[in-house]
Amino acid sequence: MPRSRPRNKLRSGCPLNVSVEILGDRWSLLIIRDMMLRGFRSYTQFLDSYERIATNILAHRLKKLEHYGIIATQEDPLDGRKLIYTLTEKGMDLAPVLTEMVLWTAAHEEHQNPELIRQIKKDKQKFLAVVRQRWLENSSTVD
Amino acid sequence: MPRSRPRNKLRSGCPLNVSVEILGDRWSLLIIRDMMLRGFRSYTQFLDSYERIATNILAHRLKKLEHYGIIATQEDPLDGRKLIYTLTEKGMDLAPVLTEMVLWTAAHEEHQNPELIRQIKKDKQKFLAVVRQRWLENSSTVD
DNA sequence: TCAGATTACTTGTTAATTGCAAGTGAAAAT
DNA sequence: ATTTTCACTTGCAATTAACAAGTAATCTGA
Repeated sequence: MPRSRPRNKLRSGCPLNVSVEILGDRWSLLIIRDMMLRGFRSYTQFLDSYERIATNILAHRLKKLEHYGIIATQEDPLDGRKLIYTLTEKGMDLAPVLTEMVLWTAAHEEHQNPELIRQIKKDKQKFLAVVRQRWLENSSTVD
Repeated sequence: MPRSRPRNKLRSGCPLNVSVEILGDRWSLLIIRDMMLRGFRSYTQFLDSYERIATNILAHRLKKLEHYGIIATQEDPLDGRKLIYTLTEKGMDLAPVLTEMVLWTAAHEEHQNPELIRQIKKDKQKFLAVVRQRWLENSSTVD
């Protein structure tokens, strides 16, 4: 569904390059991980995540991800200070990418979270289905 | 096979973070793409690739990728000036990651190379097998 | 054989991005 | 009414990327 958005100068239209230009930095995928796997939805949750992103960079990344339609922002009806960030369908569709990256690390690098890897290895499709189902349940009104 | 390499300070041991720290920049995956899908093996080929990486950055990335065991370097027996860069098994194992990134772009962004996407969509496993087979045939003595 | 080309870089220098610390304004809690 | 929380912004230093030019080793063609 490549809707025609007259985007700024990409280095190339190669589909791999396009995703690299959108996601290829040190933080974007971690924010998406926090939303997808840990259910994070607020600015402070992202700030408090283990890798300690700087606040200005978090603000920039959230804007970029929203610009690309990967996340959506809504006000918290219960607290006027809060914003709720959620993954869109497009963001959720990154689950296979994250999953393959995790599997690659598991096979070739030192890492933690063996439980996550066990779960993915046991049944990848089921893992993806469970993650998507959780997202569906928690994001009644998105996009 | 996470062999114990006493690596420098990672932000975290989360398997996604580990891969992001290794691959999360604007060039590494494009170099790997050029090797995996286009059969590039030399410095000048990478330099001449469409996205136009700067020469100092290419040099740095090649060193980094070699450091992580993703690529291997050997001298060209036919030309003393040339070095031949090849993907290791570990590098080849990134094929599913690249593939999922391509599919994500195909589904959600404007892009080019519909033939590649058609091929992947038709039979993902076969595509991966073909890519790996080509690599096996062309990298008789690697690692 | 030797001038010129090629290959894989390095070395500046400038521009852009990242990271850190502190601050801000609106809303909520006490 | 004051303090705290929340989602940021601003300023500045440090790191990284990009651009341009140069270099040493090797090869190629007259």
